[in-house]
Amino acid sequence: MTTIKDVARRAGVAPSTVSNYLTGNARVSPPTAKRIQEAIDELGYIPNRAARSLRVKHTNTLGLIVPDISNPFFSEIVRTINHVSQRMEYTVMLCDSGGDGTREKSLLANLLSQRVDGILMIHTGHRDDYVELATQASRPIVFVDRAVEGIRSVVTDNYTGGKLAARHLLGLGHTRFGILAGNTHVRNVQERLEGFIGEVEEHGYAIEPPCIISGEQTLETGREVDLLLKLRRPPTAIFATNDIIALGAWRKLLEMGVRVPEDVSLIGYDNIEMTQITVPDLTTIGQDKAEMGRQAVLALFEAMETKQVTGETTYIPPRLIVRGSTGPVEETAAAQG
Amino acid sequence: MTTIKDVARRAGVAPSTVSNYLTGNARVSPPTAKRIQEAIDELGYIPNRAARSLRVKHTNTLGLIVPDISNPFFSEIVRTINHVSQRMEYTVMLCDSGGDGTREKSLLANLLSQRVDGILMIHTGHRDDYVELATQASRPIVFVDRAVEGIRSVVTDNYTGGKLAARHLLGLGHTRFGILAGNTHVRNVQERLEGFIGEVEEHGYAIEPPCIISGEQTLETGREVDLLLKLRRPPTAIFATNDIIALGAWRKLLEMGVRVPEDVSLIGYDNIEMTQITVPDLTTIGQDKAEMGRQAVLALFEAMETKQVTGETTYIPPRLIVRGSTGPVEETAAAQG
DNA sequence: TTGAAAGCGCTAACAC
DNA sequence: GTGTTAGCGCTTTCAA
Repeated sequence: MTTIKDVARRAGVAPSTVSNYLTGNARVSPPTAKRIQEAIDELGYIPNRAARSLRVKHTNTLGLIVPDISNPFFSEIVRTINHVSQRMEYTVMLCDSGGDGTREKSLLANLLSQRVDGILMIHTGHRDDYVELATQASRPIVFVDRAVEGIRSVVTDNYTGGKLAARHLLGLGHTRFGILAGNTHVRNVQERLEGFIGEVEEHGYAIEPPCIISGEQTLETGREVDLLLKLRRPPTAIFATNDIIALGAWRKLLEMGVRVPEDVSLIGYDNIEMTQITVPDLTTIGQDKAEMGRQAVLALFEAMETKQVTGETTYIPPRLIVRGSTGPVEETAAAQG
Repeated sequence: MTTIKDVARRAGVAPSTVSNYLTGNARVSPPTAKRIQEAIDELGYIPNRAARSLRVKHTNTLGLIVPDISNPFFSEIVRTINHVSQRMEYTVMLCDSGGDGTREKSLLANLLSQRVDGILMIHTGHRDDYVELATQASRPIVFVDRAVEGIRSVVTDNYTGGKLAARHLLGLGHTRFGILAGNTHVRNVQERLEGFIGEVEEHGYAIEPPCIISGEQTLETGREVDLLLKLRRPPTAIFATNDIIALGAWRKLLEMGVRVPEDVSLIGYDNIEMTQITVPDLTTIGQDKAEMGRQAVLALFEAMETKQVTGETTYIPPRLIVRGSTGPVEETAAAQG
């Protein structure tokens, strides 16, 4: 490996002059600048960042831990974070925890050991476990998509998202609802549910227990939609707490010959790309992932400056995206009730 | 930040003893070991990897550049690479080039500047541009999914994949084929096409130009399937060079009321998860991404040891996955011809 | 404008 | 088994 000394020798100057040239911290005369640049090109010199950061005490690197990069929801956030970090001359070290708490801890330790300047994290596990982690860490951490109370977080407003879905369905005249829920111990899912059910109840309707089916956040859970339809008074509208589940339900409905939205309306959550391949395409609640990512890195930079680990949670508002899978209650369906 | 000196002072030993304890390079007596560990815990000491790698001349870090982590095809490869690297005690720095050649170069420079020990790369752009890049680089690079001639690469065998698709369709009695192709200047797509068309021709049938539609690797391209069906002698089987395109075609067919596979058979490529949500589910050519990822890091480790940049290309065999979207030519369809 | 020298946190010889 | 010392590649005073 060629070093700054090699370059200096070749250009006939001192290492510190090369350093000055590279960092722009002090002016170097045009002729020497030229000689230095030539030496760099000839030698193919690439500065050693490890050595540099050992001196300057920062790495211009951010850590980012996500549960699963192959999840399109997360990968869109990742893309934005990458993008805005890069514009600020920061590199991001992206790590996939695989939803495994132990691995997550070890990744965090690794990041800290690399001396990243700050950390962005979509955590896995219980939110309360993270306040100690965040306060102990030698670098600021801001949480994304899943809030940690008392620590700077930026998430979307799931409660409002749930309300939005309910309001849309209620506006279409629906009064009997079914719910297909992902892991209900996940905070975000809980909040969507609370928002949805709360809004429905405010309008004087209720959602009885057998109308709520919960499972994993998979296509499989969606397929259990038939259970809902077999009820004595089947729902005319179904809320799935995420699009994957909605897609599973949609497929099952297609197999069963149940028409969407004529026989039953279906609404998802997240607005992943695949919601647009179904026929009809899926009405859903969209989360502004790009905005969430952007705000998250802004918050992190602020935390890095102020050295403040604690902080508020920022809520990014969700929005209703009406497509073809929801419609007014049909006379027939209404007659059944 | 607490350093190894702080720990040493607290434990009443020399820094080198702490180092010995940490690395296990030399034995330390149980009592001192205990005192050192206590000091570490009390101080919350985390070793500085930058400083360490400055000494030891390696970082135990691998670089990985992919065009788009949100693409489920790539993200599965990434997951495997992460996984096997981790077991070998290596950290991977994952970078998303966004399919942008300029950004790709800058990421590579960055990785080199970080002094990663080796680089894995799914490149964007023309393969020939990469041989210089790989030979100039101070660290070994192995290419994944997209081969670079003369440089160590591990890819799946797209030519055979195309053949497999054709053979399956031919075996079902099809003789008139349509093709929906992604960017045909991408090597992998070209090879799939060559394999498919070659096999068809070997059986004495031809695929005329109007039967081949090419565009981007998007749902949109798939939707142009109606052009194929409007031909004077429409195909009874359609090969899409990837699953996204196939999904687009499937949706369009559904809208048009064309039955799959009764009226037309449809086969995709890649075996992404979404091929299983359609009705019927999609017959496709599966690539063993996990195996590709595994072999790639193995190849990289070998290259890191031998310091050999040049090398062969390893081909991972694809396999046919028969599901519901392909079937025998119907009498009706056959009668039309 | 340029150079000499010290030191970031760590490890590896080597001496004790 | 443990301590001393030098030095990895870089930046940053401070002098010249």
